[in-house]
Amino acid sequence: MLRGLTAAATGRILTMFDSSNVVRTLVSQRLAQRRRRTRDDIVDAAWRLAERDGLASLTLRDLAAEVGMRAPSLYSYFDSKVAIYDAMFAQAHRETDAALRAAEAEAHIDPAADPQAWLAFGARHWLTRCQASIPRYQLMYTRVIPGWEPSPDAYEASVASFARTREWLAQAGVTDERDVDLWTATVAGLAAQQIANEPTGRRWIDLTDRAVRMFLREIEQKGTP
Amino acid sequence: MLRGLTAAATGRILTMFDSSNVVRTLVSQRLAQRRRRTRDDIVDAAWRLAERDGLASLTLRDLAAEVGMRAPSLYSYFDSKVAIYDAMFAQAHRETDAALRAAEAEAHIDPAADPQAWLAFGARHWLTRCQASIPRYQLMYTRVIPGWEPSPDAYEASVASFARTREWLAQAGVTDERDVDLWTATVAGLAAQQIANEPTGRRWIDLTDRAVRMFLREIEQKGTP
DNA sequence: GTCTATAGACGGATAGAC
DNA sequence: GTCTATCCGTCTATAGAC
Repeated sequence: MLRGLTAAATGRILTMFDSSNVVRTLVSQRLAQRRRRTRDDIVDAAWRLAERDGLASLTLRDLAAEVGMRAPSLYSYFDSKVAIYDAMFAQAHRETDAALRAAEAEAHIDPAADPQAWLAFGARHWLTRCQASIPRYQLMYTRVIPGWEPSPDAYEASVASFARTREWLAQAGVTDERDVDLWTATVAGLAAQQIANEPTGRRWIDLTDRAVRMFLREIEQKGTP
Repeated sequence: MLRGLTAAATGRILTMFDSSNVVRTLVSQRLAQRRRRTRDDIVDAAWRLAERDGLASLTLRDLAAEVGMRAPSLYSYFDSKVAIYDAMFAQAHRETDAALRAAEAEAHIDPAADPQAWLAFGARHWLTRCQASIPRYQLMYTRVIPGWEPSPDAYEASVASFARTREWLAQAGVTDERDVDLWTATVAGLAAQQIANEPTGRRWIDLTDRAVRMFLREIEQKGTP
């Protein structure tokens, strides 16, 4: 009820608006927003559980409990379990993209003047983030869930994020398709080794500067043997 | 029964040997060998199923059917399901090690004279092998099975195999601990990207020569910026 | 060693009341 | 939208006959 009005006055106002569909619209916007928030809560809870038990051990019962629901209620928000993996995948790509851009804006590095610093900063940021959540790393960049592939919609998020990585590399002068592939392999290799052999250490992450220097030297001297 | 002898004669001979425990020993050796072969058959069947359905989808029922048994019979050969993963892990490391050594012996490359060719050959061999069996790659080098870690015994197989990789690198003049880490990351990165993005293609594997050149240049010019 | 039978648990998903 | 109840399938592992 609207504050400071009698019920009758409130009724007249609502009717007035209602006749022009304003109330209906406002209410449905509120509901849609609430729904979106609950979906986000569920996805966040799913990440907490994946962190705790592993990505493949996620169950709808546990997930529902984590958000104070029962398992069947999740079907009001997601069509199936894989739809939840899908939402996790898309959200992770969007957030990783945003986090990298935010960090770079704060770092104040001129990519043209110091590509080494630019690339090393980005690589270290990405690697640290991979290590901070191994389930996230697995879902985004490996194929852990048997049979699952991102839906077209979720896949689009990863494509968009990767397009930004390419722009980001271009600022450091890396534009050639094959050079981009070599870059992704180099950085992915550090992540893979760090996570597989020493999930909580820094042994491979600490090789970032060397790896970046190695990479830049290679793309400068591409022709020479 | 021994061929060409009467039952009585056979009995006398067996008794003669038996009194010196020879028969008992021979029989138990045969049984042990048979047991070992069945174990190997089970592990081979497990790999076939992992290839078909994914590593995590392996079930004892399917596995037993694949070797013409029922699920409970597998417990005569392995204590549990994870013991089977363990045997797969150990076998994969032993075979990968042996395959690499065999291939190099045939390639007739002098590591001291041409480290580039030596390293590129080994890398390409390893990468091709990773791609040939993605479940094998996952079990050996990533952490796919939630909660599972190789037993000390299985782990030893991977340590032995890696020790050989180090000797192999040393032949090309790569001995520094950090250089070895950089090498494993570089090659692992090609595998990770190839398998994640293009499981049946050659886009990253075809970067092997560039990656090796890049790596060798880096370890030669370590000091210089 | 292999089998049948089954324990015992857990999973995703659905039906239908409220 | 949320719930209870439940279906129906899955799995690993064990008991005990043969």
